[in-house]
Amino acid sequence: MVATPKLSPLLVIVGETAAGKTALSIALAQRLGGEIICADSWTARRQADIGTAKPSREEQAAVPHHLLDVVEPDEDFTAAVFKRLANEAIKDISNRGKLSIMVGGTGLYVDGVLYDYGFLSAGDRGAREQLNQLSNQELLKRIDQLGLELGDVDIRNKRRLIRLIETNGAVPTRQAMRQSTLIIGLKYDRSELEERVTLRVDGMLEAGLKDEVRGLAERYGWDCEALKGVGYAQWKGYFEGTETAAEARQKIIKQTLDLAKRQRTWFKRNKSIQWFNTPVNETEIVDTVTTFLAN
RNA sequence: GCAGGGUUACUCAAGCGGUCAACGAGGGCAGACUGUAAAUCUGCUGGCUUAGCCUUCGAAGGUUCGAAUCCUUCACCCUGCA
Repeated sequence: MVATPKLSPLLVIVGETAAGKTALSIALAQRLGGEIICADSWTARRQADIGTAKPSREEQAAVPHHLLDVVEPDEDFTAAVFKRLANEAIKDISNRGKLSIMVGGTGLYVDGVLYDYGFLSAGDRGAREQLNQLSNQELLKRIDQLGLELGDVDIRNKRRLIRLIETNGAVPTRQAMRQSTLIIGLKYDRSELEERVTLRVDGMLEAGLKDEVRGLAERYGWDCEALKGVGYAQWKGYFEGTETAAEARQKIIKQTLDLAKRQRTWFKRNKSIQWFNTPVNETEIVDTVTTFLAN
């Protein structure tokens, strides 16, 4: 039996939005000679900078970042593509003798890499739009006609029904968690997180979020992918004249907190994550990482 | 002062004698998640020893087999006439 080549070490930093992942990742990368891979479905998009809390120019200059700005505002980007690019980046980084630090709050993207998800066929965009016109009832009928097994699929969730048809009932795969991987999770106290999110949103407003949104809407239209995210979609009413900027702000804060909840729920089930309460004790984390790298 | 309208769970708001622990919305809590994932979807939301029991619909009485729903008085709010 041939010994499997030693997997390059991977440090992963996860946690809810606004938990301080970016700051920590840069500090660690500088101390440990690392490069950052952004496991984030929104910072992957060009021109959406302020609302996605994308690492600043200074931060990007301080430490090499990967998978930032890889698609246009109106282009599709998916977990499967992310997984491929992220694995390439990890390989590239370790070839250069650096430490890969994957940072992000998009649970599916992170897990795709950690568990080597076997993503299924992509599904044609046009066909998908057609299926989307159908009601769940009609989709179920179609599924029945195709002789597909429903299995555990939630029949009230249209997207899942459409995926079932697109993948022709194939079952996706998942492997044991990647070896040589240390996962650090950052967690805030609820009320503190709420304060942080409010401050962050206000910071985005000062930084010109409204103009960023206007620009994207003018260039790509409200249907483009970049304008579907939190911080962007909530402006639609404002630009249509039905809502005030204050209402948009409130909605953004609320949706951000809702997002944080879903992120927490996602990461909660991964028992390998080592949680740290924030604000973090950096020395403590550096010790943890150093111990991990020594083994 | 007289005549009307109102007071429902965290908030807004339905109900108009039994099928009401009470529609719906918001908010809150919890969960699912494999090529849209910042998406999409689900459950719970008076209390408890939770297939059952107990306490709720401004307050106190009353009518009734039975009341959030009807009657009386009181408190507070709104409107019309004075």
